[in-house]
Amino acid sequence: MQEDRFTREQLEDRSTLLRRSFYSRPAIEVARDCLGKIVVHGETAGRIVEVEAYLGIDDLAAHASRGLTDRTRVLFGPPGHAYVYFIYGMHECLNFTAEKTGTAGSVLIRALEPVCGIATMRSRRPKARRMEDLASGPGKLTMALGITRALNGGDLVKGPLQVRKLKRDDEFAIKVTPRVGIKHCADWPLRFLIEGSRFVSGIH
DNA sequence: CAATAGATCATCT
DNA sequence: GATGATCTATTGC
Repeated sequence: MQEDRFTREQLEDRSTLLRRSFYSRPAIEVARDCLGKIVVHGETAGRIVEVEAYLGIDDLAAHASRGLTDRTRVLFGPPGHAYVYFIYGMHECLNFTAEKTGTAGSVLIRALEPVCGIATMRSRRPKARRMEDLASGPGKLTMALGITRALNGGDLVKGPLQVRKLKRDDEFAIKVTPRVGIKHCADWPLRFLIEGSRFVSGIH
């Protein structure tokens, strides 16, 4: 079985938890800065290698473009919360809310590099044969980390789902492309990924 | 390799 | 009643 790349102690250091101010900025900035950060849920954790920014009501590809509804309430709420939605009758997708309260804007987490609890991730994703396939897509990573709609609206600064930075240096180049799988605003350059990572979704 | 179909349901028209 | 911020297996070069 594969050895985990980081220990629990490295991920539980108090100084590494991202604060509210990290999220309380324009969604594009938050998206770029999410690359290289660590999503932690229970015993599993993964390094963010691919994200997309979704903007406010002017971004027709964003759920928030429909205005305030039952589903989008979290998007218009305070920053630093989890927006988890169900899609295609099959999958759940994880977002972080950004911007100030009242303004929609979020970051879709599209791919993780597994760093902790890899055995658990494998058991949750029995169809994934290679490490690279464990969390290399929005639906895959929620399954690998055990993230469901029960976490929708949860506080990332306090709750069971957390986002952390690493203490050591983590240098990488950022690649920018259009977003994947959308019809509207299909040419907006709002997808960010770590160049050269083997853990990103689809085609680099 | 690339293209496509099937799975399956919350949300909004 | 149609659609969708997807994944997987299968088919066809």
